[in-house]
Amino acid sequence: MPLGSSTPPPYESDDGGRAAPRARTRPLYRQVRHLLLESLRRGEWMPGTAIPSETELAVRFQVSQGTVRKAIDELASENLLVRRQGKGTFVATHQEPRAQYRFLRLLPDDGTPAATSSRFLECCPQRASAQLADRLGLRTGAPLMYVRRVLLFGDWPRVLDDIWLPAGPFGGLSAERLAQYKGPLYGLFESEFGVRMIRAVEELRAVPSTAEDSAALQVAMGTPLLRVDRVSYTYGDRAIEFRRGHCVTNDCHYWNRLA
Amino acid sequence: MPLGSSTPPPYESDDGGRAAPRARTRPLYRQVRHLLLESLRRGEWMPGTAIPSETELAVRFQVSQGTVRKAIDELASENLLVRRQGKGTFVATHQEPRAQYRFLRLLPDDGTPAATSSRFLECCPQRASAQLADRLGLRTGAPLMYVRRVLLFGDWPRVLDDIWLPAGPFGGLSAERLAQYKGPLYGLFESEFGVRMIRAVEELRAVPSTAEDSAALQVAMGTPLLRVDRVSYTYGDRAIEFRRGHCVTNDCHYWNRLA
DNA sequence: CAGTGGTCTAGACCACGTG
DNA sequence: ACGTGGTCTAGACCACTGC
Repeated sequence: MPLGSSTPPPYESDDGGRAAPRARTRPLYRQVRHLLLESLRRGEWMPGTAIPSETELAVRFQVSQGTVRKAIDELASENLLVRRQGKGTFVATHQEPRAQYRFLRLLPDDGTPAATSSRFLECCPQRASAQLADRLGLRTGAPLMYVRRVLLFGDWPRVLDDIWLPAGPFGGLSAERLAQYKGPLYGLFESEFGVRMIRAVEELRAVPSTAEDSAALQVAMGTPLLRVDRVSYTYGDRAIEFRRGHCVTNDCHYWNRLA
Repeated sequence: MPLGSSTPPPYESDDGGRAAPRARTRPLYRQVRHLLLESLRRGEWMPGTAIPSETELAVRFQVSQGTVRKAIDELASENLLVRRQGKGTFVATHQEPRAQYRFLRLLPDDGTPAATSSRFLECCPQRASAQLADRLGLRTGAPLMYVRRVLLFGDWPRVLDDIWLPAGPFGGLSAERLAQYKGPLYGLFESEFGVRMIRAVEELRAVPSTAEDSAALQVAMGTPLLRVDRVSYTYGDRAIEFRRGHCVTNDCHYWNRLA
């Protein structure tokens, strides 16, 4: 049954309450976008794999290809999907080198980044303080996993990260799995725990180095450090990580583009 | 004459070199986008005013309305144009409050920003050092205007900005005009000097407060400050400003969204 | 009511990747 | 040769704005 000029849109049809001033129906492509997001959230398509073609999706949702296209356009512009001409549309993944530097904004001053590596100092269960619970959208005392690591540029320690994760999805985390895994942490979250990080909000400050910072980063006490607080989210605005990084910025910097 | 299926695209036509492997023609909507950018750069439409309607532009460029639409979509997503349903498409301006906080990323910790104000300390000609020249894409020794100001949140000084501008467009700048102007600096650049800032790149570091910083910001010497280096650009990737800010981050923070 | 941008459709052809 | 996404067109109708 063809839709279009003479038939009403297939979703969120008109009736229901008679004269009730119903909420205006969202555009079709927004509804399609929502359905795609639901499928992503449910894990119907795994990171790195192709989703159905535009024509297939058009049939499934009973809309035109152009409408599916517009929905996918939005998701691609948010880096949730990746289009590849001639091949298909793929679920974005933290495994591709392409996605690496979207969330690693600290760069050496001299151009290209040296090889980065992690050294994990700690990994243990913890209870959420009121502040942590607030940031993660949990109750005070909720079970968390706590991780401490140092990030090195070449051989030099440059970031000391304290990371808190909800124990729900991340209960199985251990020092061994962390040490064993190569690649970015978000890649591990995605492939080992089925939690895909899609966006984050950061707050930056300059703070003096504490004794702990100084020991881990090999700088004098009181040295100004860049403190980066980050809350990461997965599908549906669900917080999945709070991270506090202390960064040495003598030979590197945090870069940002404003547009 | 209708274009489309049986006729070649109107721009960048096919011929020229016979079998020469000509550079592949850019998509039509990209060419339209380029033409629109040229008109913006030339000042054909001033900030805050409406550009011609999509149908008008389609006639002017001899393409379909959909193609114009796609070009405008891109420029709108880059915040160069602003669509307003029922009214038209407008050239973005730094005057609207909407654009204010795109380039002011330092916020008080307690939610909404108090009234910000500027106090100008200096405004004088200067010659470009090698480093400044490099950042601004000028020759060493090129004439610049130098401005120093303090930005206050409520009554408290929070940012000390050193700003360098090419004397070409900004030769007429003076302490009086700065003091007299109300609103964001980029608004002044746009309305008084015809230079519209459209994007910027920043590098952030933590540094100890110097004597000068401390005097202007009323903090102890050595206090960690957030140093923000910014190069701003106008149409055509032309640098129009280098700015170095030193920010107190005890009761405020630099925020950023990663996606 | 006329004009603007916003949505939706349908169909053609192109460019790319794979078999 | 085939299927994918990418471009381009044409035309319909909707939603908002302002006269």
